[in-house]
This record gives sequence, C-alpha cells and structure tokens, in this order.
Amino acid sequence: MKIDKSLISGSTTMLILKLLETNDMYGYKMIEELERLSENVFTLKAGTLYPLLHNLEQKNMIESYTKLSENERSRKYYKITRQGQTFLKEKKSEWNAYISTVNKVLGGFNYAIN
Amino acid sequence: MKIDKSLISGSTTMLILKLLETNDMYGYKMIEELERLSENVFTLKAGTLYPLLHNLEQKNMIESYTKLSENERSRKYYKITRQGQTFLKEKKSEWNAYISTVNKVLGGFNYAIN
DNA sequence: TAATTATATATAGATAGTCGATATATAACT
DNA sequence: AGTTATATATCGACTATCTATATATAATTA
Repeated sequence: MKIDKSLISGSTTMLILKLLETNDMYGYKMIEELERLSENVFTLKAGTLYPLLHNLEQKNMIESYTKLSENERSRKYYKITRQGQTFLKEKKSEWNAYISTVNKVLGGFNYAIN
Repeated sequence: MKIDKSLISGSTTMLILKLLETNDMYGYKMIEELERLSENVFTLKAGTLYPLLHNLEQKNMIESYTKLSENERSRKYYKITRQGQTFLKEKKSEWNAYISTVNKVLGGFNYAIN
C-alpha cells in the first residue's frame, strides 16, 4: 500500500535513531534496513537522510566515525549517543501518545451540538 | 503530554474530514471539537485550518454554505462530499498501514549484519 | 458607555521535513 | 570499456504547519 508521504513526516528521526539503538550503521545501510524492516513501505531518500544525519550529529544525538577496510571503501558509521537514546525514548512516548489520540478522534463518537 | 508538531503533520486533513463525517461544522467549532476530542493534545491553529478548508473545498472534498440566525452572526458551515467520504476512507487505511509499519520497525528486532 | 475579551474568518511570511535532481567517487559486473 | 550498484553530499522545490496580523461582531467587564 502506498502511503501519503506527509503522514510519515516527523517519524523519520525516530526510526533512524531506533536503527542505531541496535547497531552502529552507515547511511546507505539505513535506507536499505528501513526498507527491509518496513517491508518496502518506507523508502527513505538519500536526499532526506544525509542532511538529517548531519543535523542529528550537530545536535549530539549521534556521532560518526569512518571505518576502512583493505578491499572495501571507507564508510561513515553513525553511533547513537547517550543524549540520542534519551531523545529516542521521548520520541517513542510522543509517538504512542500521538497514535492513541488520533485513534481516539477517529474512533470516538461525536457528541458535538452545533 | 506535549507532542512534537511535526509528528502530527499529514493527519490534520483526515481528522477534519472525520469531524465532518458526523456533523456539518464551521471552522472555529472544528478547532474546539478537535481540542475536546483529543483532550487538549491537538490544538489546531486558525492559520492552519482555514487555508486547509479552502483547499479541501477546491478539491471538492467538502462544500460550504452560510447559515444565518437572527441573533447569531453568520457562520460558514462545511459539509463532507461523497468524494470526501471516499478520500477519508482511504486516509484511514493509510493511517492504519502507517502506524502498523512504524510499530513494526520500532518493536522489531534488528537482524542486520553490517 | 467604553474597553476588553471571545467568537469567527482570512491572509502573509516564516520554518521544517521531505523530495527530486544532480554531483562525485569507487566497486562490481558485463 | 561501459554500465550498474554502492556511498555520500548538496541544492532548489514543495507542502504542511506555525506565528503574526487583520477584520468584524457578540458578549462581557470596568
């Protein structure tokens, strides 16, 4: 199912931090992972991800380091910081509050008198 | 709980159409109703709502009519169209797919090998 | 009665998140 | 040798939302 992109707005940061909670990861891999885990629903674009990563690093939510292998090219890995973990926890709480509130409005009966 | 506004992005149209599914309503009342139903979580701003209503009307999702009362001022009521009802149904499906996908990513274990 | 607050609608400019397009570079494949 | 996949980056555009401002009337308060 195709989902209106604007709905996804705002949750990307949370999802990226969630990926990093488990493993350090580089940008390109995040795109693939998000696609895989979401079963092709979230197809994050490079033009969205990289500026977002730079922004999160600037805010000290993540840290980067470059890892080199002999036969591999250098990749820029990101690691979630203590601050980033706290932030993720907050975002998850907000997310839960948000969906329960939307569902309240969607599911609830409207007693309005107008 | 205070929720990051950017998370809410995209669901406003759906929530407005949901309100209109039950009753015809005027703009100002929608703001109040959304605040009441969401228990003060969604505080939609007039500067957001009115352009959104104009946009929905232009797309034939809603229709407006002015209702006058002797001792009351004139209010601009909105009514959901057949097209708007179909659209709302779609938005709800997207919404459900969206939250289940986010939760899949948030809750799931990460088997990634990097 | 005058001033203020609540109701009601509207628009302009700013900001944030995302996208498509484009650029660059290297590894792998044909 | 040329193309495709991998990997990172930036720019300009678009959309949704916000704040601020404007206007007008009804209701309340000083």
